[in-house]
This record gives sequence, structure tokens and C-alpha cells, in this order.
Amino acid sequence: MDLWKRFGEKEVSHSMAHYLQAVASLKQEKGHARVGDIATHLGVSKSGVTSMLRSLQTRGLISHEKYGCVELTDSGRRLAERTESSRVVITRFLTEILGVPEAVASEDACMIEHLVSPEVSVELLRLTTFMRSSHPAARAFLEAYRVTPHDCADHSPEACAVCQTSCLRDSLVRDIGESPERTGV
Amino acid sequence: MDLWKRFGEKEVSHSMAHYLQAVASLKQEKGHARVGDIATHLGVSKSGVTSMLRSLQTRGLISHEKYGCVELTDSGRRLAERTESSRVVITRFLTEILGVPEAVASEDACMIEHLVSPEVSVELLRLTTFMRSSHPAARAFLEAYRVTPHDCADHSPEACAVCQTSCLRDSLVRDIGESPERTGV
DNA sequence: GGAGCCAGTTAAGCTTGCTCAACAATCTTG
DNA sequence: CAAGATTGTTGAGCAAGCTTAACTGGCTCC
Repeated sequence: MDLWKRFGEKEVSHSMAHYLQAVASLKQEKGHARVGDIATHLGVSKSGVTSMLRSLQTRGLISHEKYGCVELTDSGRRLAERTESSRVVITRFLTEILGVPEAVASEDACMIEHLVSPEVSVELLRLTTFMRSSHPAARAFLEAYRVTPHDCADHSPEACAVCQTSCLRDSLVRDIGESPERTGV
Repeated sequence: MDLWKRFGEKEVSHSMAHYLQAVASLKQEKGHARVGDIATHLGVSKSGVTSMLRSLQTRGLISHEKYGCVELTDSGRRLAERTESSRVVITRFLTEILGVPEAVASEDACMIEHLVSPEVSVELLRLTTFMRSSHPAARAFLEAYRVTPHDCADHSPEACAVCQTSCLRDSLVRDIGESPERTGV
């Protein structure tokens, strides 16, 4: 199972995805993206930005001339948009459907936005959209879901088929109290 | 703003999580985990395993004596179990609730299993469990959901509030065609 | 009781993505 | 137009996670 190795073979790394998003957001915000802006925006050194820009340019995701402004190429812009869309979709699903606190949702979304396939993001969007709609089946579901027990021990065993041999919840819940503090936003 | 930087500050990296899982699974499978087994299991060189084991030992996640078998410490085992639980929960949610193809779900789950907070995994498990249950609201929801349009253009605009200004689906769907497989929409 | 063979280790080297320190280019002002 | 402040680049160095190549430890086996 060499699936796990593909982590390093993604089109862009976590860092790259955020550099692209930074460029996109700065362009939108102030009309241009320069090395210093990006460095400030991401909280890294300017030299780090310079070297990352070289690498992004090699991959054809941006164009950048010495001492000039940074521009996204078409594929760079597409990637940035897709990542941003995934982030929004995931965040909304986590907060509005799963009911997870904002801070947790933002952090999780930030971690996985660039790793989730568009197929999954699209389906997540579809589910979220339908859940939020006024469709009677959606409203009825949410109402019933809200009052359903949170603990495996509290609901009927046949519903817990997900867990199979041992309750998955146990190994997950054990760690929740110990999570590092999450500073808002 | 610096949220994205915490990626590198996770308790374990993607690689580490998979090394821990490999040790756990080998122990369960053949009673012991040795360097060569891990190397084969993960498809890396033995020297790579040796150096990663040093790093995991420094973090207190395993114990390992020269030329000896590898043992998980309590915190190592806990981490492995939590990661494995997350993987199962995510995979089942993606395939059974979102209806994403197995291959896509497995890959996505493998990428994000160690990054998703236990809070989110637990809520994902809760939702999946309830969705799969025989509760009438769940059955009704799934039935209605199955026939709901997949495309933003096809459903009522007020339901699409998730998208806000521009349709998020557009930037996501654009890239799906490039994958080998395709959802049977 | 050496010969050979695995398993495991060390050593050296590569790529990423950062850091800081020094230098170069550009802009701003008097 | 030159002094001085910004801004950006280069270079060296570091840590993570790999690789290959060479070495070591412990076993079997005639």
C-alpha cells in the first residue's frame, strides 16, 4: 500500500497552496502582490518568499521578474481558487452541519483544504447545500439529528455498525480534552 | 493569519503517522515489528526506517533497541489508534454518505487522517452513524437527497446560499475531469 | 570455526522550506 | 542627483525524510 507516499506527490504542498492563496488575496485586496506583502501576509521571511516564488515559477503557477510584482498564471489561479473553494466548503460543513466550533473548523479546514479531492469537495458542497435548504426532509433530519445521543453507549447497537469490533469513538474522544489551545481565527 | 504554519507543528507528520500505523498493524499481524518488516510494509529503505525510528523514539512514541523489535509506547499506540479510527470514520463517511468512489475516498482519507482533529472525527462518526440508522428522518433524508440535483444551476437559488458571490462548484468541478475515475453522478 | 548470508546500522547526499546575514536594486527626498 | 531608507536577492545553514552504498552483528551450515 504505497498510497501514503502520494502525500509528497501532490501538485502543490501545503506551503505552496498558501503562497498561491496569499498572492490571490493580495492581488484582490491591493491590486498587486509583492515579495514583502507576501512575507508579511504569511509571516515568513522575504528570502523564504523569494525562494518559494522560484519554485512556483518552475512549476508554472506564477510569473515573477526580479524586483517585480508577482502574477498568477492561469493554472496558478485555478489552483488557488479551487483551494479557497475547498476551504470555504469544508469550513461551512464543519461548523454548520457538524456543529464543530469555529476555531476547530478553521484549523482543520486550513490543514486539509489542499489535500481534499475536488470530487469530495463537490459532494460536501452538495450535502451542505441540501442540508441548509428548506426541503422538508432536510429540516426534519436536522431536527431529529439535534436530539440524537452523542455517545455510542446511548444509542441502539445496530446503529453503531460503523464501529464494527471496537468503538471508534473511544480512541477519538480520549484525546479531545488534551488538544492544544486554539487561539481564535 | 499564522494558522497555516501549524501544519508543521502537528504532533506527528504524515510520515510519522504511517510509521506508527505500520508498527501497530505488523504487531497485530505477526506479533512483532522489525525494521525490515516496516520497510517492506511502507515501501521505503531500511535505512530510512532506522532514522525515522530514532526520531519517533526521541518523541517518546516507540521504544527500539539496536537490532531489536520495535514497540509502541502508550502515547504511540494511542496516536496510532486515533489515526486509524479517523481513517475509518472518514472513509465510511466519504463512501457511504457522500457517495464518493472507494478509490477517491481511500486516497483522501489517507491524506487527511492525521490532520483532522478528534472533535471533527467524532462528529463525523456521529453523523455517519445517524445517517445509516433506521431512524425515519434519516431514511427520508437520504431518499430525498438521492434525487436532489447535483448542479447549482438546477436547484433553487436560495438553497445555494453557501456559494455566496460566485458558485464554488465551478472552481471545484473544473478539475474533476482530469482524474482517471469519475463519479457516477 | 571460518564462509556466507541476512538484518540492521551508519555515512553521505539530495530536496523542501524555512532561517539570518549580507549585499544589490529601487524609490524617496532634500 | 546623491544620501538614505526601503525592498528584494543571494548565500550559508538547518531540519525533515528520504535515497544508495558500504559496513557490522549474529546466525547457519558443512
